[in-house]
Amino acid sequence: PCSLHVHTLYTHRHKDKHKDKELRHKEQKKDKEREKVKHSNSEHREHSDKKHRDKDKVKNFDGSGERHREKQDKDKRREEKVCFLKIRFFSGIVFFVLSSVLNYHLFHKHVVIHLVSGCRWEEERATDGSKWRFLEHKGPVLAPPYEPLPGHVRFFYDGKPMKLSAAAEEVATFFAKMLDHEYTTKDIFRKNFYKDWRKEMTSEEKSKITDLTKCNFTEMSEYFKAQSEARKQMSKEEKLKIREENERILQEYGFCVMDNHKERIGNFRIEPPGLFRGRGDHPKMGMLKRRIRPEDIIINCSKDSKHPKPPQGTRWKEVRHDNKVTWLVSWTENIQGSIKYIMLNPSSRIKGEKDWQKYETARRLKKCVDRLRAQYRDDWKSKEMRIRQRAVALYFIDKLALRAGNEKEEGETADTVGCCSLRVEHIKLYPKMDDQEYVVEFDFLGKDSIRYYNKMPVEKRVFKNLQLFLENKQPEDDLFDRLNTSILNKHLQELMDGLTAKVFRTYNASITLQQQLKELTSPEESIPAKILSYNRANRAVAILCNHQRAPPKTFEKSMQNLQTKIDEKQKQLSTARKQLKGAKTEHKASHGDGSKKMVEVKRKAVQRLEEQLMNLQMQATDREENKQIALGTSKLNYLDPRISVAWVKKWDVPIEKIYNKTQREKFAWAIDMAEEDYEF
DNA sequence: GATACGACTTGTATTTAATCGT
DNA sequence: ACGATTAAATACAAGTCGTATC
Repeated sequence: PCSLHVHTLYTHRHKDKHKDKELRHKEQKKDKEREKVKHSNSEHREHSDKKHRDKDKVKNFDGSGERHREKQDKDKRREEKVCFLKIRFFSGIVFFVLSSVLNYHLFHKHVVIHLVSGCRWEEERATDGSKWRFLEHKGPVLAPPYEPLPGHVRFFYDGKPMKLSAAAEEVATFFAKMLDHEYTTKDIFRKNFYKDWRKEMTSEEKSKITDLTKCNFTEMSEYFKAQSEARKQMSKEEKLKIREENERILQEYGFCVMDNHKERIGNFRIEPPGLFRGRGDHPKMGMLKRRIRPEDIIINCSKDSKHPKPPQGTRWKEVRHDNKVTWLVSWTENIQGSIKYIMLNPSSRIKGEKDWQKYETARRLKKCVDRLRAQYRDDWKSKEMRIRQRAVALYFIDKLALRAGNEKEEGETADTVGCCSLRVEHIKLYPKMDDQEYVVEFDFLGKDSIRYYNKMPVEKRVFKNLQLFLENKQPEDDLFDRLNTSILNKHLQELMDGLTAKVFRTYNASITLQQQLKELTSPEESIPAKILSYNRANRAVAILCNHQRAPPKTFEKSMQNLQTKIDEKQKQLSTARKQLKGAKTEHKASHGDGSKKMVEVKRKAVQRLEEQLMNLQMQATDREENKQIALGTSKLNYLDPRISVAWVKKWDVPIEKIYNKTQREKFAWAIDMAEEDYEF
């Protein structure tokens, strides 16, 4: 079904190509000019430093249009509009109240500048690559300290109770808490856990505990289960108290001040210690994720801000003032040695702007995608192997929305691949399959070890190339041995400013949504039917991007529940219809006012029931079609929200039906910006 | 050009809160 | 008001991509 869908989704492209033929000519001319200008520019700044390049990049995005004179006017107008909208957007965010008089004055000064000169502070921020001018926050919330188990909860070794030291006990509880999880049955998980657990034991414990299978954690596990049960059974007052405490922490630590605005922080809690749960066949699953202390934490904030205080008797690893980055707090995690960050919520200015920028890049790709496609098709014939590989890979990325596929260190992570890291064993070639020719079968594990399976008929030239790439190779050899993401992205960068492999995913997702919405929405259908159409368009994208989910455990049951509801409605409807008929015949006989009213009442009842039945059926279809497909990821990360906003405005669908509260906050910029006629 | 690192986006799983039917 | 579902929020793992370093 996947390949079918993808195929139908992509048929429109051929149509478009004809339409765009003349346009393409123009585009090519423009691009040539652009390249000339770019070339001379690059000569000019041969010795210019990185800062200069950053400057240009930002300017391009902002649409100041220095390079394209013909576009200057249009861009200027857009820029003005954008600035205006930005003011609206950001003034929509709750202004915070500054306590100190000095800050109060500063604040007003900025607002005045802001209003008088449009988004001047924006430009300031953008030109030197800095992300903010002022940043103040309270630092992270540390994980609560370990609370030793009460005396009656025992750990047994080899059938005998054994008191563990605090350190060893804590790690044991991590395992106990996961006892019901499949993880604890996996060999690697157990091995890694045991190895790290031993490191926490006293020498006495080490000599005594020699075999994990002799360890009995059940009493601990039962205790935690009882605890969580008790939490559920708590009285209202107690629950309220906890909620209030959480709210207080949120108010204190959940917000920061960035450039005159109070912004919500995304994750202000430091990850607590526990056992690492990798996805898929992860070689490090079960390892101990150690507790993060203040001494491990780097704070990032303004020099002139009130620095967050470390807990009494401790100190931060470092306090730095780097406004070239957006994070507030960072620490190094001990499993992969990678850095983790505390950053702002998606509703923040800094994230919203970046998101917007992402879709603008995708829209620029839209303008030149035909040229690009023509180019990679041409490259299939290249004399050079590396160019052919590059072209076929790009074709896959474009057509199948595959990820770039960086190389990963072997043995450090689960064995997953993307386009550039595909291996011979991941594809099969079928010169003929059923009634199709030149079919490629993909079967590999992608991000998060989610399986990608698809059969796609390709053009003869691609097929021949693939045969060539496979020659004299072992199954575990790279399919594209002359290619990696760095080479590919460098090439893409030359084709279009800011273009990388992932832009294709954004572009294809958004353009598909727009096209599907156009195709599926019919003007006369009801609101619920329109929502079904929207979800179907969204689904088309999710299928394209391979956003699968395991069918919910209670799926069948909830489907049945819905069906019984539908049956009930149907019964109600048929009785209501009978009553209407009866009322009608009665009215025919009597022609009285009372009977006439009765007919109306019954008619209304039938109408209402019909509507309710329709809605239920719509819901059922939606749910059934959504069984194995997750819409969230594409909605949040790939679909230009302005397409949805425009659609909602065009058909008078309440926006709450498409975006929940959080999503509306994240997409506030788009909701403010897009009108009914927005075109991606 | 290989490699490591840092910053940031994308993605699924789990936990918590809201909603629904009784 | 209550328990069961369902949706939203959170947690954190796993990608992408640019840059520094050798």
